[in-house]
Amino acid sequence: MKSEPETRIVKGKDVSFGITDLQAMENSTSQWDGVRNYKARNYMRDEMKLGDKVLFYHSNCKVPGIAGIATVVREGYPDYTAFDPGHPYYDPKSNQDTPKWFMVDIKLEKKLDRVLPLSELKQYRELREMVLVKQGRLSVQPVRQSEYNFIMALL
DNA sequence: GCCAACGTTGGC
DNA sequence: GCCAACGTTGGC
Repeated sequence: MKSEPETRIVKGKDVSFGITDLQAMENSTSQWDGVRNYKARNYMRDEMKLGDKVLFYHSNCKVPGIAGIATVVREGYPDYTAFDPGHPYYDPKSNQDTPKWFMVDIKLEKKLDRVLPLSELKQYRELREMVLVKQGRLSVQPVRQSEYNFIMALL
């Protein structure tokens, strides 16, 4: 899951969020609101299950890379920020009866001692097929078990 | 339903 | 700030 720790201005409001922000939340837990992409939504709504591990990624910043490990602590439910006209993530096409956007809650498990940079991840043959490396542009994306294991072994 | 125009993402 | 890759919109 990608977060943007440095720069994220939506409708004039700073909605940036990084691993230290997650750490500062009660129980190191946060809802993952604001995702407005169908593929990313489908993963959160349909695929992500309680206890699933999450690679917490820092994007669009000085050193893009994996910053920590988190866990899914609540499965997909409607992203209510889309219902609020005053909210930066407001979407008039979504409402209580037929919610268009979904989110999960995640809890920080471990903040890495150093960010594992994308530039390094790109160098490993074992990660050649990783969505992050191949496609990049998708804010919530699946990680293969083998890729996850490989990355864990790097830490 | 096609596809051109436009908007966004995100590494560099 | 640039720009390539990807996503969305809307006229036809």
